[in-house]
Amino acid sequence: MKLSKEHFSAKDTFECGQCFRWEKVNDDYIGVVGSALLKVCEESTHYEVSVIAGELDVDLAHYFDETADYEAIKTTLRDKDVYLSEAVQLGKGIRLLNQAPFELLISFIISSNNNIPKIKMAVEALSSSFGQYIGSYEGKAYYRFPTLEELLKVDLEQLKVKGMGYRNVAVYKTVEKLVADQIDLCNVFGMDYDQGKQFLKTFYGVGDKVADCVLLFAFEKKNAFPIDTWVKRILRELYHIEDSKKAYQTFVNSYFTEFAGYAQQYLFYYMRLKSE
DNA sequence: ACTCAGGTATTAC
DNA sequence: GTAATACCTGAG
Repeated sequence: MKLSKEHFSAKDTFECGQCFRWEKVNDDYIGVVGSALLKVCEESTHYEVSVIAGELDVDLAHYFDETADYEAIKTTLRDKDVYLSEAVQLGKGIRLLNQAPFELLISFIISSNNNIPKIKMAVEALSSSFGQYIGSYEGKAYYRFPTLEELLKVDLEQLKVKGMGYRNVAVYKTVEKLVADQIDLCNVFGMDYDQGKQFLKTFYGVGDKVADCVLLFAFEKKNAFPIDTWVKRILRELYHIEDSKKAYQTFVNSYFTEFAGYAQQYLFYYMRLKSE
């Protein structure tokens, strides 16, 4: 599969904080998606996506958000204000990936009060400890993210892998609830944003921010706008919003209307790069 | 040894 | 209803 460079770059997409299983190896990006180990290789005119090992069981065009109109998204956001204009320019290669619901829910539960290197560490450890082996590349073994059934067999203490900390309790309870209540997470696709958020927050360890991330990155609710510590900084320092949860929410709901989730991602990436 | 990054659940107003 | 506080650990 080919990805045009016009609205995609591997660095912007894989390092903007939305995913935890892609890493740079030599000049390429290597990542586990579903049952496949993928390589994204930069060519002169485009990026080439290929399967290195395992089986491709997701629609790559969908995964890479090919149906979204990035020209329209960027034009709309650029015209909104000077910060969005700069942010879109800086993160012009970002695609919002459409990722697997269960993996995303567990990964973002782990993300709570945690930093990206440690989140990656925990997700990797869960995969290599409890997920199925896919294949190796450049001397490193890659594993699937564990299924619900695989995590169900793991006890509370075993779940406490590197980077997990006390969040093993939340992951454990979530797995337990999914099984006990016989929940099909895919039902959230059929819910609207408010229903989906309310539902996701019934899981222990899922609050407003984690719910918004899962809605945005897995359930295609592109109006979700996760407010984390970086976004708060943007809202405070650039948009001069008072430091209270209510004030942030009120502003975000009224200001970031169309393409809100995309706006959040450009701004988040922009703020993180500027703070380096 | 010490500091820092990080949302949620809980507790206290 | 909203605001303070504890939670946990790898990296530097």
